[in-house]
Amino acid sequence: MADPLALVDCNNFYASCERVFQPKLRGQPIVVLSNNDGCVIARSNEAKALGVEMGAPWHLNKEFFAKHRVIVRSSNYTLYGDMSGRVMNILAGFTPDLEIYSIDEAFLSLAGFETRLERHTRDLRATVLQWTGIPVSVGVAATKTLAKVANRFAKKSPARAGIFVMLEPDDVDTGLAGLQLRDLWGVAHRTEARLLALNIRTPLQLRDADPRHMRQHFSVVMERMILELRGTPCIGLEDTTPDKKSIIASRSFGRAVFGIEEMREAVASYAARAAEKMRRQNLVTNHLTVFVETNPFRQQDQQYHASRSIRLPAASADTGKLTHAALRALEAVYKCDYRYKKAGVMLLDLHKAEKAQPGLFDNVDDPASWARMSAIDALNKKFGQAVWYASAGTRKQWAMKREQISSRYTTSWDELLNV
DNA sequence: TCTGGGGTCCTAGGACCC
DNA sequence: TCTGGGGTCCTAGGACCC
Repeated sequence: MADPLALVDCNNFYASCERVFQPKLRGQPIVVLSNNDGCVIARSNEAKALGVEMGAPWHLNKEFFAKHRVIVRSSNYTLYGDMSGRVMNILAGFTPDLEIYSIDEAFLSLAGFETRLERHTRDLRATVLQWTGIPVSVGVAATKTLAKVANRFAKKSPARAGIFVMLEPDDVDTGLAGLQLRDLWGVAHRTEARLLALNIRTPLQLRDADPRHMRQHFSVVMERMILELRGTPCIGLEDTTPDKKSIIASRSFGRAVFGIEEMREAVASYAARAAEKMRRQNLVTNHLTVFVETNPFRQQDQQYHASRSIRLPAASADTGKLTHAALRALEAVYKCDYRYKKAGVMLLDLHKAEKAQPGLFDNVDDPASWARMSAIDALNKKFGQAVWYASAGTRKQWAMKREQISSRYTTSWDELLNV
């Protein structure tokens, strides 16, 4: 029997946070809006009862909200981050193994608490509520996927008072029988449609499908999901937070943006924000991508989305260097005549600063090296990856590649680089 | 010059999650 | 005119290496 695992989830987290600081909002319908007050990203139970959908655009619902006296809040992520930290600290006191899964969810190993699961989770729930004012739901099961199911039932059925220990086979069956496919963790509408096409219509049918066979149809992810539904843990508890593999700074513009100057300002500030985040985590990057997008909701507009990657000659976390690179990437990707709605900077290939390998060029500020990077990009397009290997390799490899490429193509290297 | 297996690394895109 | 931001994992196919 697998160790019991709890998923603790804060109810309507952002809305609950707002309530903590304004108790008079209790019992009122509340929604919290995204950046730019664009759409709904959190709803209190009362707002859900009114039929307010997740992601509902504010501008289409203003009148409805006014009519039903829905209280509307702009989001305050600093506040939510702080409240999240408090909740997680309390949870850490109830288990030796805690995985913080998101701002409002955590998985807890309850190994060793088997004989008093009900009492332990009741204490946990009461303590979080008393010390922070945030109500949570607790689902206990043998695997993460089943804990998600249990949590959902804890939340939806008032009789359970926010807690569902779903370890008995009959309870698992009952739990799964009450769900639709898309209620499962990892099934959204595309996967649901493909499952239906295979005549798999319910979570129970999915659980009883052959995992190997389903892997052929989907991928290893589906195989794992089925095993997890059967109570075999395939997704482990991550008790240490792994380093980020990518960092994104992006924003939708409140209105369409046309000019390159405005875009340059935006992209420069995203690059600076991303670099700051990265330094805070003691990471450096080798690889930066800039993307721009038009507004997909405006069907009448010509659509355009494009991205441009730049491989840095040396790993860096320097705002100036990253901004420089981002602006160069923007120039490559920016076209006039579009109504831009969103842009962003992504940093990839992150690794610990102390492990950063010196790159091919020692002095990144040397204008010649930037010019050469441009040339490398052009070569990449022309000759494919050989040049990437050259640009990422050591001086010696670089020299070798240079020879190879030069001999393969009649143009001289200096001519190609044009510097 | 041809043949070829096994492995790695890249990009692009899809799908999902909170 | 107004529809979020930040992530992860997987696959397929191309190109390259030994």
